[in-house]
Amino acid sequence: MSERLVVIDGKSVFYRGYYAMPNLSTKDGRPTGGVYGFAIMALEVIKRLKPNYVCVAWDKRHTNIRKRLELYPDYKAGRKAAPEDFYDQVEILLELLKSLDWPLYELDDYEADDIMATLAVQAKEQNIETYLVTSDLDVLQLVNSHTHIYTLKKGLSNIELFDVAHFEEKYGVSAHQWVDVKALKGDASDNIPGVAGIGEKTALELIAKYHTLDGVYENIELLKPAVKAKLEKDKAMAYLSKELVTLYTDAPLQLDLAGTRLHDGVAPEFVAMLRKLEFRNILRQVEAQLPDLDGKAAAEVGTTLQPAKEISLANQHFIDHCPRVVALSPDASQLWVSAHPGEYSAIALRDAKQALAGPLIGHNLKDVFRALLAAGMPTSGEVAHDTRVGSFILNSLQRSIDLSDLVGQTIASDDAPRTIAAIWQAYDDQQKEFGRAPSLYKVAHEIDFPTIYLLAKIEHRGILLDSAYLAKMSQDFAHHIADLEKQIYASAGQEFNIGSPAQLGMILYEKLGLPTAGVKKGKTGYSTGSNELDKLRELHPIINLITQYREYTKLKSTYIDALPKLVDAHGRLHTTYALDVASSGRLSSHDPNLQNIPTRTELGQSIRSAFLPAKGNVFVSADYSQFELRLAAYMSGDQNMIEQFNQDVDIHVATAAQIYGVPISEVDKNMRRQAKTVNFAVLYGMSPHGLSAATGMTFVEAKQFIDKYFEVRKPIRDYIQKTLNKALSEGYVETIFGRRRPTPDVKSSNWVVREAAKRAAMNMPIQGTEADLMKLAMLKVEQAIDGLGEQILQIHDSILVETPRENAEKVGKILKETMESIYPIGVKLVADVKVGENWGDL
DNA sequence: TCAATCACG
DNA sequence: ACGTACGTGATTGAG
Repeated sequence: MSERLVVIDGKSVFYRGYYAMPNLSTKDGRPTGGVYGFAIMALEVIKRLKPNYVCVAWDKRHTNIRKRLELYPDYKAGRKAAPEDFYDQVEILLELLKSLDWPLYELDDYEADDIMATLAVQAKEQNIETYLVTSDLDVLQLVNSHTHIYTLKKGLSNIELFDVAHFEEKYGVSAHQWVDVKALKGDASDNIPGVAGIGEKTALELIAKYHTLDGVYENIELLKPAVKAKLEKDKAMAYLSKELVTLYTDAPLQLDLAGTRLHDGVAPEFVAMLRKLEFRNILRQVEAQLPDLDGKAAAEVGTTLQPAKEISLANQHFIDHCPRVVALSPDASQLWVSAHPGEYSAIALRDAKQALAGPLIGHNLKDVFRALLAAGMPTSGEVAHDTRVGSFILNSLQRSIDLSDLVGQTIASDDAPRTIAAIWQAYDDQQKEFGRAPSLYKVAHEIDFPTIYLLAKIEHRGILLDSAYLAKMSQDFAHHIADLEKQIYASAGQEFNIGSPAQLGMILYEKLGLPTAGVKKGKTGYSTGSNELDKLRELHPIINLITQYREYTKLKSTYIDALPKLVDAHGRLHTTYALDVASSGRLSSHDPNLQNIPTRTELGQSIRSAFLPAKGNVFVSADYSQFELRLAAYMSGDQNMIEQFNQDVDIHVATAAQIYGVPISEVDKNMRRQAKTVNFAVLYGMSPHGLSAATGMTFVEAKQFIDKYFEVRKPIRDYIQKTLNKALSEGYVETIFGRRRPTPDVKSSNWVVREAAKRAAMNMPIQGTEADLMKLAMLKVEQAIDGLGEQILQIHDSILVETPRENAEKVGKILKETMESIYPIGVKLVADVKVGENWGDL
């Protein structure tokens, strides 16, 4: 097994932290955000990769880009100078590195990229694996069998690992072709021009097809005239750009293995530095890991994954009803199945029949099931364990976890031996964790795991879309939009890009002189969001036109024009549901998102009419009424509210009557509206400020209104307080089934972060319980309708079923009964059922 | 790639 | 004094 070298792009990682933690400083006011970011990252990388060698590549100020400047005087032009407190912090960082005894490589005339490139080449010659840590994507050109890249995206925890397979999977070209791609697309941050008008997408297509920059120009006659013209115009720039982005691998330096070897244990100097910098969090972690980093460190380095061996299917001992691991090859043509850790077989999808009879273990089994369904293969759909969903249930703040994250080392998705081994190991780890958290075990096995196959079926079924209807609608919208455009230009006295908030802001607040008092200000200027426009509505006729323009263009681009492009050969749309995204436990839907199809306006509603049942079928929908408020009543034990629900009183009217102290008959529309807003505000962690923003009340009025509300609904207030106390003392909040959301940020020293975390904590048990009950309802509905109809969509509190017309009534009844009795909580649950010829009917 | 905007519950 | 509603995903303009 080869040894591992980690090279950190010091300044790049530092910058990431600097901007992620802008306000961090020591007691005496020395800024430390960048150092903190670096320290967090560095420790994370050590923990994950357990390298044998670590060093830092450093960009020397001013002197390092001479070579490229000779080629192109504008290289890196337009970069802002580093902020004032930057260099002070760099001093501190260098001190920290010294305390770790991590060597720094820096050179005149060479950028950190070049240094990393050179070190990686030298390491490879000695059969050492290199991991480059940076936020600069230029180094992706270096990816090879021995060189991997950790890139840091936004924030500090968003890491993407590139190896050969992942790079090719993501970009569709080889890593060494990256320079050709960049030659075409350029790089704004380094002021590398590339070819004007060619972006990443076109650049990747061209290079995938013609392999190199030369290849593209040799075949230039074959290209579309527009592309060809752009390429011809900037040919010189393209070749120059290629030269600029190509890294030097021959920098005059020598990788010093002895000097970079990572020491065992934690240096006292390092601990002292952490103390001095007041990094208490890191200090705690380091101290907690002391035994780990200490004596056991050497042993841990050896405990990397043992890849499974491929054996023939016939030789595997499959035991009936015994879980076994299964994974899907990246191209979805093959399954890798394994009955025991250490061995696996690769089989074609169509041969999966016998091998997959029982409950399965896997990472993202929903994709496995979808592949089986697409191939027409039978499956029980039983999930013994899904390591992706499992990991999310164990910590719902981590989203979309890949296998590499779970086992702490790189797993390429085309690497069957390691994929299998990683799933076994992650399974093993999670079994232990679930053993310590029985309520989470129950959530996994009784709610989320059974839901996986159901979602695979729903995704597989899809929903029929009337593309012709939308095409017609698109034309109508185009005319109407053109019309609105003309009116807006006339009203403004000039043409401009209405879709650009910056330009629109100029027109409204400068040219037309509309008042900016009370209008929200963003980073880029005064807001032109619909809330702000509402305040200006009476002042100028242009506002209404803009609002209309916004509605039409939004609907057209997001739905009317986008959806028909996504249908399959049968005209059906297939969304993908994620079980591991929303930290409350809700599902999310994407590609396309079918959980945000318009309904609130008449125009929007008409889009829903494009969703059809197949011939001879109808849609049956069932929506929980006031689901979250009913749950709030139950969870807080508010008897008064529970009774109101159980007596079928309009809850907003009842709330208004109590707040205003009038009989129900005297509640007018406006009172009801205010009460409704406050009822919802409760679920979101209401504040006077938020309520006043939403209702137009003044801050003081809003505060008084809230006070009255809590007088009427004392149990709700107590429940919120109880939930917050739990978040603070236990470090998590949970649903009635024990699904958890960790709440680390309720202790944040940053007011904004802390308050946001509190609101999220208050909201999660209710939103999460709603999600739990919906999943249970869907599972039960699937059993109960037993082939009479098919579930097609889930939208948080509603289910859409497609069924033959003659079954509609029966299915409606089943839906209503199942949903209303899904889990008796003492508050009446009500599901409203409707039948329609299309989704818009409902 | 990010911020702004807006679609849904 | 601080200055936000909870949870998502898609599109657009602009740097």
